Amino acid sequence: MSPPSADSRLLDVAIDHFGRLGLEGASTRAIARDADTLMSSITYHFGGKEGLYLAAADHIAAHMHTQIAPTLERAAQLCGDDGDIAAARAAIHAMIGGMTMVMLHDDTAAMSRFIVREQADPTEAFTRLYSGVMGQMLDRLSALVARVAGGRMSDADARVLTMTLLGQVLVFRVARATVMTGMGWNAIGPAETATIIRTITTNLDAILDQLQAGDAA
Amino acid sequence: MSPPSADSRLLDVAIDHFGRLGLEGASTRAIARDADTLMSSITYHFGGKEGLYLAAADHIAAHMHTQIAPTLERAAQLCGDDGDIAAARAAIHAMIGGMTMVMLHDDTAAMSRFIVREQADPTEAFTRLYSGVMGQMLDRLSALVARVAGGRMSDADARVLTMTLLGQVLVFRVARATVMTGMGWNAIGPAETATIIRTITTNLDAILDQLQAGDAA
DNA sequence: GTCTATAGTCGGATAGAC
DNA sequence: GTCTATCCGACTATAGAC
Repeated sequence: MSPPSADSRLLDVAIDHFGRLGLEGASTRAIARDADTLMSSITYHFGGKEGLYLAAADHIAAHMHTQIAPTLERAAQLCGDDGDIAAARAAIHAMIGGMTMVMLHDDTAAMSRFIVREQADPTEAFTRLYSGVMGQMLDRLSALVARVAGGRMSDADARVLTMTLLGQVLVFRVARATVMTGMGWNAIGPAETATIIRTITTNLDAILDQLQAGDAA
Repeated sequence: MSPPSADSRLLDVAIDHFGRLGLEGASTRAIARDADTLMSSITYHFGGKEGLYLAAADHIAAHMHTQIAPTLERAAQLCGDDGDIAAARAAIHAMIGGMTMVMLHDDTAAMSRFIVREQADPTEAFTRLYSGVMGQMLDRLSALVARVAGGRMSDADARVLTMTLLGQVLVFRVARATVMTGMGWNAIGPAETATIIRTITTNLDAILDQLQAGDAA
């Protein structure tokens, strides 16, 4: 492994700073300092503050894409098949479970913050994030949900349901302070992770059971 | 109705600016300008930028408290009773439904942004928000969930489950940009609201049904 | 590519007139 | 309580040496 280059360090630090402070709030001086380089190198490598911001968004999209590409691939196959609802349910569980681990893991905290902040008032960076990964995940997941519902559900309903499923996962990243205080936790270790995963899995099964039963009725 | 006083306008504008830009990112000059007053009046009324920030948090907590006090009251009574699980379920539905309307309504967008931002890295303002309202809501809601589970659920499990229920609602505020893009919506009007409420209600029933059935087993 | 120097703008705090 | 004037620090961008 070669040591991280200056522009790679800049991207990592930028995601952290922009995620915490936003585009306007973050300072290129502080970013350059934490990346052990000079402010003017941001101009040189990225053209300026805004260029660095968009590059950070692209970096996040690329990173996430390589992470979930296999899962996405598998989900795509299961949507194409006919009738294998158990496999579709397994794929939903895999995707939601994977996203839960991402939301709980501290390594992805900075990227999550960046993405969440972009939602508040979206810029060009949101477009890149959405078309890069988020949109594909939503499409796949809601297609799987629609398959479990077996045609009794409109596309819009399936997508709204998918949003609520994501919300169950999202809350542990977005409302982290409330979770920690409300649970009396100091950290999210193996025990806490297990409780969360178990709860989400149970909820998911309850919802999918009902969905399937409604189809049979 | 008397016209809003300068410090009242300052609080409203401050919640909006701080919610969008954070404590560091927001500018007292811009806040004062949008509130049709002078920067120095922030110093006079609130002691400075940080004082205004904390006053904004207190204002949010007070506003939310008056909003949900009746619901909280009713929930408290239902927790005290013995055995009336149907009433407990109705109370859960009422609380989640009320929170959904709050999350969807544009009037509360600024307050929601402020609260969500505080979660990213909590300050003293989070303590005030949590002890002011959020903690009470969590306590009530998880007590109701525990009642539906009928003693088969640990307190921690009930609270984690409560978090996921909140997540289903939260996602429509926090990931608003993803929701709008993913659904192809331009606004959240009556039709969209109805779809969301229906989905959340259905999910909630599925989860509570399973919880109750597990108790009976 | 790396680094210094500087221009020009905007930030919060404060003193003091009224 | 309201408003002006000012201080000083931090910011981005840019020109240019090396």
